[in-house]
Amino acid sequence: MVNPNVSVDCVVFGFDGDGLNVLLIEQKDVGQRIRLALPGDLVLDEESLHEAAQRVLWELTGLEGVYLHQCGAFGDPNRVRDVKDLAWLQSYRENPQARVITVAYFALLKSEDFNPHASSFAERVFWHPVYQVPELAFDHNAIFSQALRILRKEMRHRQVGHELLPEKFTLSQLQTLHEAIFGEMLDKRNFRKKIIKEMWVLPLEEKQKGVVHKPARLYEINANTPVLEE
Amino acid sequence: MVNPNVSVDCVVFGFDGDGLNVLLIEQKDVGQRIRLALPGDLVLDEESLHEAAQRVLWELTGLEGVYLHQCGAFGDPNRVRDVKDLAWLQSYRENPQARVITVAYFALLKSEDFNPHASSFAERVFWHPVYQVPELAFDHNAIFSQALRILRKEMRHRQVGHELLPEKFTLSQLQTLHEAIFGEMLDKRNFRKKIIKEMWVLPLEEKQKGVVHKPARLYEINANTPVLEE
DNA sequence: CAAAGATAGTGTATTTTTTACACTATACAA
DNA sequence: TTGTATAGTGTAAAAAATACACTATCTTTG
Repeated sequence: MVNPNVSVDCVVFGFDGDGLNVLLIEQKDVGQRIRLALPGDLVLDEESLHEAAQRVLWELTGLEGVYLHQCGAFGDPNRVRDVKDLAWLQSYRENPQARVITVAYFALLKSEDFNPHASSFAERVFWHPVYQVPELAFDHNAIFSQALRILRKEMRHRQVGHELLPEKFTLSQLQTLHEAIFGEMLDKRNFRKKIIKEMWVLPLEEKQKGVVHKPARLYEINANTPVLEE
Repeated sequence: MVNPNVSVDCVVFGFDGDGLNVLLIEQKDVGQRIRLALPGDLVLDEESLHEAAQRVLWELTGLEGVYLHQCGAFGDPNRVRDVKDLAWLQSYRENPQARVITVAYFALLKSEDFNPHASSFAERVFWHPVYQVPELAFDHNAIFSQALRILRKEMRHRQVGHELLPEKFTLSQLQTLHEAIFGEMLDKRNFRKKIIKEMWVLPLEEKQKGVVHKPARLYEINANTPVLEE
């Protein structure tokens, strides 16, 4: 039923309107040590890797159809043999010795869609800023870094990332999102020029409400953006 | 010793000075049907995925230290259940029913380094032009397409691909290589301008010999090219 | 040894893209 | 009415990409 050799791990990015966060889970380790990890699970016999990742996210958040992007397979035999991980493996895995190859995915979530709560998965689930991610189980730090690198790469070429925003958003929110992902400030005028020219968004006849300053126009994602090669 | 659930498959690109080729293997199927496939193998317990791919290439070509780049994990449960593949699986795999997830790599070879010959691997090993690749076993056509897409992507950003050329080469050879990989013609002057500006190559004090026209200057790869982000 | 054949090698003008930069407009609150 | 906070806008300069055609040099052949 469960394949003992193959797992998926998910790097779930969330955006709270300000900074970019990643979803971490806390597992109670034997001896009360705190163990942080990315959500992941062994793959079932009759599901594809993509489906396995969807399932992990569903079990974790209750959300379906989350945007997912594969970002690498990690298969060093030693990735599940670090001393820091032995106790946990022995407590929770049927076959603690098994060689496990993991396929990593990153997922994008609107923060508004998910307020972390404990699940079947873990003692605790919480958002953590992508800067200064703490030490994680197994090779999850390497997986996280690669996911962020690939997210940035995708972002440069496609209008990916709107999955992190509400349906209607202002250009300033979009800019803040880009700044959070790239970790650098962008010029307002140049940013808008580019977004408009590439037709990533469409203006709505609607404005922001309940703000204490000039309300900004709202936009929505243009589902028909021409897909750039590469 | 062998992990029954995880394999690696290699898309080996070779360049013969003219067109881009991929290495295919021909397996004698039961009933004399011809089966074409990418070289690949199940992963051993004590080797990493990368090492497994290196081993496959070594068994196939005798070459060590070949440039390899991971280009995706393929794990649909049905990828090893197509009727066209059943007979072969039953003849050659200890456990023909096993769910096999494969991790794909692409490799780059100088044609001069490898003249295909049969190996332990297959009845026959041969170069095939990357255009109009025939029907392959399992999901190998999808793996091939993805590998080519990712090779092109890499090529646009890094000075990858010189692994396909001899150590000393002319700018025209380099241009022909780029044209073969992208499948489109490039402007000679603009191509040279760009290559020189980005310092991908260094000029040598040496010229081509034995050609029936003005001999071209030879160049070598600049190992110290600044690595672009992304 | 002259001419033909073949590819090497080179520069400039035009267009497009990217970058840098600062002020006015509008809504709400006090 | 004024203050405060963010929205929204244009232009000039620099850099990068594109289009384009002729001369140079080597070998072979007549």
